[in-house]
Amino acid sequence: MEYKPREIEKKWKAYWDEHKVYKVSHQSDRPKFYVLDMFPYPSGAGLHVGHPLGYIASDIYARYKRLKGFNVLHPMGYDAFGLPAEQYAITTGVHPAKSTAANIARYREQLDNLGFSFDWDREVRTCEPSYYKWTQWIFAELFQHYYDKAQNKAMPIETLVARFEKEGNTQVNAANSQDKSFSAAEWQGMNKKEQADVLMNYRLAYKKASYVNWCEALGTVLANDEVKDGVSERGGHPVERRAMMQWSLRITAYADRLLYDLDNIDWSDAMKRMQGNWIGRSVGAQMFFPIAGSEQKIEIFTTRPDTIFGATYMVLAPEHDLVPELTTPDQKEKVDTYLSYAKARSERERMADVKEVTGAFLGSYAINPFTEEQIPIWIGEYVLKDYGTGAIMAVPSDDDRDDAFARKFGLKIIDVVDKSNYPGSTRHDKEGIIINSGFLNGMEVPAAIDEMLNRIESMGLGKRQVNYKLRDALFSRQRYWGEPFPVTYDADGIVQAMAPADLPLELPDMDDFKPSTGGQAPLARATDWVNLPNGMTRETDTMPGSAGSSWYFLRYMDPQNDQEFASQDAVNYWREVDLYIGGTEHAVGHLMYSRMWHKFLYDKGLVPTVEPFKKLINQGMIQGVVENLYMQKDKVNGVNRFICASLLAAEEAKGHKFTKLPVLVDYVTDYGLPASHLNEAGVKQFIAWRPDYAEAIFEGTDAIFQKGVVTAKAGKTGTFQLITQSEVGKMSKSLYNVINPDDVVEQYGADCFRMYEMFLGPIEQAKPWDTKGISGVYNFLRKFWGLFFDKLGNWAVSDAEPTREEWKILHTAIKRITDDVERYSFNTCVSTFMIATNDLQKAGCNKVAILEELVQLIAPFAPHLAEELWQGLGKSGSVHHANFPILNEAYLVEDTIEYPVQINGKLRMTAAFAADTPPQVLEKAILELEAVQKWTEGKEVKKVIVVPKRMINIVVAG
RNA sequence: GCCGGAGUGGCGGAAUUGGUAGACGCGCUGGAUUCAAAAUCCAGUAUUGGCAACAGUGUGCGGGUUCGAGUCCCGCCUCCGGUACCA
Repeated sequence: MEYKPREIEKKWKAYWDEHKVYKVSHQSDRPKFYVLDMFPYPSGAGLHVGHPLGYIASDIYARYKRLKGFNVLHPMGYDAFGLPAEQYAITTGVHPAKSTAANIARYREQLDNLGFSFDWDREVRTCEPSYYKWTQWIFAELFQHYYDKAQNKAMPIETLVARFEKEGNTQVNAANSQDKSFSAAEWQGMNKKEQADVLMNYRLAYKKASYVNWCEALGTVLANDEVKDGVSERGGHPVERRAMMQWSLRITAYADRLLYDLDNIDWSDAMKRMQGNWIGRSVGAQMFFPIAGSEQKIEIFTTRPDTIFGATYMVLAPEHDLVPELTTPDQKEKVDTYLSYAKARSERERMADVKEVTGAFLGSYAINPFTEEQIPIWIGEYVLKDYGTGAIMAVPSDDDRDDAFARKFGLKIIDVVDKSNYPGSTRHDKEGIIINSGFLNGMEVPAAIDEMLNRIESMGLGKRQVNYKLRDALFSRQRYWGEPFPVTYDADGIVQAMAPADLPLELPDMDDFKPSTGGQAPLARATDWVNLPNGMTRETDTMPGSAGSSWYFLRYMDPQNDQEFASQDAVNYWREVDLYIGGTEHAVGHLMYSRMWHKFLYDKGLVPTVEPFKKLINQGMIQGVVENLYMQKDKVNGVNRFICASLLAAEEAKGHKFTKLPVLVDYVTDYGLPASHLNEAGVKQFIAWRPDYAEAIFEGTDAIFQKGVVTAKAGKTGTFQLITQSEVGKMSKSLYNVINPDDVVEQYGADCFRMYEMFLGPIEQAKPWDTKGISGVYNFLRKFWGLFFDKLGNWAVSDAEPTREEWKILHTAIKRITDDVERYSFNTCVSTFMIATNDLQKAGCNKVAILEELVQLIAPFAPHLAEELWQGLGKSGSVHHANFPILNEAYLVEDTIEYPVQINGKLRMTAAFAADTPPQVLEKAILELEAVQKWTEGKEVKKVIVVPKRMINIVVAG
């Protein structure tokens, strides 16, 4: 019988669905294992061949673990709230819920086509009220908690209120944005609104005025990671800085735990570094500089208190609160000019010229507490409002930017670190000997830092302080398609979280999703929804995309529960994700937020583990070949002109300029090869696709095509072809090089597609897609299939006892597949299957004892094929409920070993010896071989190195 | 700039702790089968010299350690990813 993958796959997919083969429960005696994929955002473009790479790898691993006796949780769902659906709704009027559902249906179809072993009964969609009820619930819990630094955990806000009642806030060690201290009496003297405002500064989910990335075109605030190069990641619209009242999550409270707990999880070094850098912990001093002629002080943060004697001026961020007060009348005009300049500068412009320093003198002076000199106070945009205290002491001799600033504005520079003993040391390195610094003189930098910190603390100028680059996460979006905040406001603006029993707070149905101007979200238009009968109002912002994805891995454990986000039973059984597979793009966003939410739930005793993802694998991107046409920049006689890539050099020599225009790869002949080109038919398709170029000239080397006519060039035969310029790039809709997995599966089957994607290379590595190579894997599968049939195509499996050689082929494969799956090396697994199949075919093996185990072995990789052959072998039930073959090392023992023999480290021959020959005997025997004597003749044998079962090296003199 | 990662045939890649470099597959070349093609099968395929046996050279470049280096160490180059007025 011929191998017909599509028939087999259809049959078994139906069987799996009908018998719920992949259904899993936490009521089990077997050890658990949780394999998770980063769930997709269901975009309108559907999946391309790059997306399933991680899903295939995780599916193989999940199936493998299942066969190994584990109770495997392997779910899938959709990250279904998000901006694209909303923008689509704005342009087309289709409700986001509708387009999202349609996209999900399409994704599901594509996923089903690939034979994954997901337990679909556990599917989650973040946009479903039954799901976001619990997103809202966790948010409300965050709102009801503060972070107690003394106990290092989140605590209920009532605890804090009780302490305020008794002792005010002076003894409270909590993460906060509260800038004033108060006594118990003062607290009791506050009215409700004042108390609420104070508490807001302690809550883990809190509201504050913050400078945000406002995108006018999208009508919303964007998170830092949604802004790339100063423009919005989606759409590329300009983004400006603006102060707005926004919800935030106090992720900074968890900064240290997020940093140090990285040590105990199995993530790549690169990934840990990225998170570490993002958190950006630095230790230094927070201290005050007095202002001359004022009671006010300027608070700064520095990691280099040792250089304080070199602090000759100060710089404040332009947005700093003290700027108006410190501006003297004679400087006001200059300062105002600078402030309006800084405000108008978009983030993008600021980034574009980081080398250029700008600033203005305020006219006031601070006093350096150690030199007691008056130092001028400036403002400059290189000092950021949001980092540290928004003010710095400037030490031009030991900081590059301060140096550039001082030189530009003619400010004093005092050398304070002598680096002459440290050649190659830069200003960045904390090394050298302190000079010109009074009591610090002669000390090494690290010792001086420590000494200075002690002095600052004992003199009451400031204290040791840890600072983080990590900012609290902005959690408000002025969008429709997201989770509504489960809060209400009273007439005074006091916020209250909704009770769990009142959740979910569902999105109101609307048909206009456009943002209103001035930062008002679309929901503001749903007045009936916003204004409650009791006079309270709702929040019109919604949560960002990261909300639903910050805890979805927990919901899979118990997805239908409407009493809890997941039952304690389920959570304590499944605990954490054992293997998480997804792209690097979520390195600092999703993975950081998820870890924080998880730690919060841990603090509340609702999850048993500190970290959510034990092992993380980042799959590499599958790239596509982009095929470009060269189009001349200037039109020729009013029409566009395209040229063959082979003519480019000559044309450019003539002074013509060309741009590259990506072309749909379907039209390209020999796609992906160096000779890839458009032939006449291809050009016609191109014109049909791009009618703008109907009149254009297409100039090949030998012939020219225009308006359907091919004209041979003088002296040429007239074959027309236009060679395309090919480059490896992203696989993307906009580059017209997307390969749809459905097409590949239609032709070769899902099993083949799965194995080929794995065969392409290591899972973590980026690699280009090349459909041509798939034939090798397809041939292998047919060969594998062929082991079970005779030449006439009849089922032919024998009961005969396998030979020792056949057992050895099988068990070699078992060993290698097991080892390779365990270390996630799926590409080498595929080649092992090929080798085993080739060997068995050569041996003419059709013994049931061998083939049966081989089917079990390949089941995780080619699940449909394995089922069909399993059934053919007369087995009942699914092969995926069988066991993984058990290795018998006895079959791997070699009788004789072919030793590679080296002379002075160079391989010269091989020699066979019995495997149990002792090294001493080998040493003698090898020298007696004629072939060896050829090399040792007349020379002194200095030594013979024998590595048992590996190799022999003979060292001879001269 | 800083932090990660990677450079191996025409191509994707293999070599798990230093021990036969190039497994497996694609592509290419030749052959068998066929009226022919597809499909399949067989052989070859790093490079230089040689009919061959064999020998020389070879894992980005330059050094080093070692009986032995793709793998370890030192110094460079290139590419990819992350990040950046972070005080």
